[in-house]
Amino acid sequence: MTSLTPRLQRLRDAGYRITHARAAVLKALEQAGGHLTSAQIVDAVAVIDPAVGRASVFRTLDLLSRLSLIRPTYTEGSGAPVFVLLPGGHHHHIICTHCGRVFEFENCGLDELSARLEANSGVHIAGHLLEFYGTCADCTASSAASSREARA
Amino acid sequence: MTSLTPRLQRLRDAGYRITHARAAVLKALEQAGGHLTSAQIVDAVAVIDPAVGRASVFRTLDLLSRLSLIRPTYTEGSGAPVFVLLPGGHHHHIICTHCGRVFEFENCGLDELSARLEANSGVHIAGHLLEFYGTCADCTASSAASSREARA
DNA sequence: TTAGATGCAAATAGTTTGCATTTGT
DNA sequence: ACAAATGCAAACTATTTGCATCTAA
Repeated sequence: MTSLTPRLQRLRDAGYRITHARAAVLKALEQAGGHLTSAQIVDAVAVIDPAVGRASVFRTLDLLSRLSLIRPTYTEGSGAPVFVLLPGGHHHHIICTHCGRVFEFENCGLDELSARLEANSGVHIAGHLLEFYGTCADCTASSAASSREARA
Repeated sequence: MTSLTPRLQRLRDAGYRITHARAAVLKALEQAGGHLTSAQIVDAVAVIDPAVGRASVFRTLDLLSRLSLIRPTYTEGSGAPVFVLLPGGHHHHIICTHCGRVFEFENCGLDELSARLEANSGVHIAGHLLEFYGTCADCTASSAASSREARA
């Protein structure tokens, strides 16, 4: 009974219990390869385990976000956020502003810049946020034909 | 009367009219150095121009996002998105998480990284967002005495 | 056993929409 | 002049909360 998925393992390692609600949310996301809105997740969870309530789905999404297991991002049309599964580790993102897909990379090489800025500005720097945004290959391909002018 | 700010200029260039509502939202964001929630923007706009309605603020935020003048991002707690002004020219921010002061700097030196990532990920990178967070000199000084323990 | 989590449903944000009126160009 | 935008307020979502109950460890 030790065959916990890596993500569930991380949940436990962080000191949280492994519950039906949490397992269901994670399963829903993993089945879909991440990239679902909260509404889609609620639906998927309802299928996986009808006993799980909406509130718990949101509580879980919040928890998973705090643990950096998933990440909410905005795509086009500032409606609802899309939750993306993160592979894990510490890293930065490249976000496709069309489909919301998230790519990751390590090695931002900002330590040096950080040190320099700290010296120049007098600000004691505690962290940073770095995100690149653009259009991924798939979206570039699929929108090339019709996006002559994308009249919203 | 051609002294339009760069961002307003981009609005017009994209074929949109320059209205009070739009100017106010942009002004609110620029005054604050970006990095405001929709609620904060609504408040700030109410001060700048009380005649502007909430709906227009949201419509404008949506428009500015589509034009990549701003970008909604999630930082902590999946509550509401924070709208960040995207570097129009090419400057970035250092934000003091205590007093909220915003420092700017040029030369992020990310062009090279950007090119490398573009090649590796296949994402056509349109821009990036870089922000450092920390405590500015003033706050470090004033909080040194009392911040023995900062119970989050 | 027992604190951590949950489900429910009600309470709250947060955002969008319809439409008559105003406004930028 | 005239289509584009707006303001208003109501309609809608989406998300959060309180609390008794349940359950993972």
